[in-house]
Amino acid sequence: MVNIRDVAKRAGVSAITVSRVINNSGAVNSATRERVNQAIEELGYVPNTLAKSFRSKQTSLIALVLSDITNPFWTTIARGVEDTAEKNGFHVILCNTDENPEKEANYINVLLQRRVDGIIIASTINDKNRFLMLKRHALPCVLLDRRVDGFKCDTVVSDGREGARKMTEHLIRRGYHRIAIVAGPPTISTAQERVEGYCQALRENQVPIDEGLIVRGSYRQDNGYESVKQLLKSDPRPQAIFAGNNFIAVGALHAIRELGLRIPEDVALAGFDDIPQGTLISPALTVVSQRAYEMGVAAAQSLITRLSGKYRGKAREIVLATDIIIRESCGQVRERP
Amino acid sequence: MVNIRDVAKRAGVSAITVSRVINNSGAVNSATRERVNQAIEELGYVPNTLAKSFRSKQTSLIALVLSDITNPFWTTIARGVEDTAEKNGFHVILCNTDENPEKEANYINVLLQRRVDGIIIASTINDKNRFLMLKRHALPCVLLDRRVDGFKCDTVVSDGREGARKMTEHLIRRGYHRIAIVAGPPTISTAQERVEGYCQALRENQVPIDEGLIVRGSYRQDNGYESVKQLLKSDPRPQAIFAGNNFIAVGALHAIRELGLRIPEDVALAGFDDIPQGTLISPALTVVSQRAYEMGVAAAQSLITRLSGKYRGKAREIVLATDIIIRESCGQVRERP
DNA sequence: TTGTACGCGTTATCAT
DNA sequence: ATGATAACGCGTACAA
Repeated sequence: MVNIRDVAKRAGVSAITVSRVINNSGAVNSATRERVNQAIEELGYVPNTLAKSFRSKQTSLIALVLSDITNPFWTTIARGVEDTAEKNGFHVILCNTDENPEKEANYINVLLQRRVDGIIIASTINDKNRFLMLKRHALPCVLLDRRVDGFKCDTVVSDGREGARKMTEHLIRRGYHRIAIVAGPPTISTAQERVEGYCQALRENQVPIDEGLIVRGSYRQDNGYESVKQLLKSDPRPQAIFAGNNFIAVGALHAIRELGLRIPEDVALAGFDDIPQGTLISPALTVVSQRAYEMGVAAAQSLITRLSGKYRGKAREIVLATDIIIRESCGQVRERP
Repeated sequence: MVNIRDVAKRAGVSAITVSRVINNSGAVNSATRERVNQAIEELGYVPNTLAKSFRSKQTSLIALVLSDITNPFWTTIARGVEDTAEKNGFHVILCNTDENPEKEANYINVLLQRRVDGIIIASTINDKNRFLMLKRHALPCVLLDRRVDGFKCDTVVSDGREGARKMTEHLIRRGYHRIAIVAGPPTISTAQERVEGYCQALRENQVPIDEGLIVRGSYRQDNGYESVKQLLKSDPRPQAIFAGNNFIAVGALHAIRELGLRIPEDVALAGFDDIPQGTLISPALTVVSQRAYEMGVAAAQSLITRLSGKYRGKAREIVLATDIIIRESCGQVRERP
């Protein structure tokens, strides 16, 4: 493949002159520039980013490590990351971990070898040891959506605790008191925070906390389905169910339908994470909505700012607000006759 | 950063020996190997993929160029691509073009510079000239979902023509005769094929083709909304609407609702591309479903096979079947009184 | 304004 | 089984 020297030869200049033309660095006589550009054209020369990266130790590559791009929440985040990266001349490598710690560890390893400029990661397990190598090699990193205890690192999260608190309070105001929460994995910070917000709201409103109404499991649909089926068998059954994420909500929806119960008349349903076209599903879900696109943008911007050297201070945390979206799936508890 | 020679020095061997240990290439005395591994450990050496790529001219990087990862259809495809890539030791660079030819051209250019091993692309415009540089540099390429006239290249598509034909025939059998189709951009092969399948079904069933019932535009939701609003104002209005993709279908749904019409009693609605949780939306949409995940897998596999040198023959085309999923949004036309 | 010399980390080739 | 040397394409430091 034709390289910078071939172009130089053809244009009758040296390689460095060609380099200067390509990168607009240094001053080049306009006639010389003309000849160089012509040579580039004629030879179909394409600069080799690889060689450039090798030399400069900058790949302009950032990795986005998340559980599953198929989840609309992550998709939206990914779009925010990609848009921001593209605007700043970076490319994004996409990595799905499926909440599998081994897969994640392997990705981190390989990304390190690849010398990506930085990593944006929603880690599947709350374990700072996982990031030792990143730290050791001073690879810039942004924690996205999930905190990791004891790992000092720029972080972008939603205020899940407050979101859960507001939603729970909303349910209480509507008259629901036996509210079950189907939370995610106890190891993941988002799940913990949502349970905390839920408990806080109960306490603040003098509603007793019933441990039996707090279920922890995976963020997958099957967990939502199974847990809700189980919950709804109890007597008295919960008046409302608060799903820890969008997949759990969908599982819950199926479980409730299968039991022949009506929403919200028989049992109310609230969720975390909005679903695209949420207004089209029936019943439309009341949810705590995260600003996913903004999270992606913030994470990418945070990372890129670090990379640019514009900010060298200590780890920063960005907390985005959540929004309560009230739709049909939560009603109003009728007064007891 | 510590390099292969530092490791070599520490282990008291030469660089090439370290290389052989890392890559399991060539024979290395087990004691020597032991010492090398220990040195790697002690120094925290991380092999430099960049240098390797530079030397070997293989980046193990493939690019996925599509319009918008936010569309569940593309998301699913992306997951198929990433899974397959990961299994084979490749990484995926994600590129959103937003159906913007300039953005696409720019991506192709930069990816070429980056020396990705191959490109999987759903091109936004049917123009083979766009691919001249790829051809010139013999960069392996797979066309995904959309054909490009005159560009010989491995291709993975759905049989959209047959899908549209089957769906249209289904509607006719249900008694719908004034069927409007809101197709995508006339320049994109999928939109063309879907219109062809639609026309074929009408012809085969002796239903006259009315050009006024064929609307072409973008694949965006706003086009679905506007076009359907327009269509439903005509007299007599269409009995059924066939949306060219999922976004158009959602736009159509909103338009129909806004006009206060019932689905399917007043107007039936069918779509192309299923929506995740399609059964939850109300009314559940009857759709032509594409095997998106399989498309992604097939495209990645196709590309990787090329890259491995296992197949050097001429361009191949993989056509995946589509599935008709019948749900509530299409009914049965009542006999005229 | 333009050029020379060198080094980045790895591996292929050839040699021992 | 192990090593010496060169080469990949580019940009920086320095020189002219």
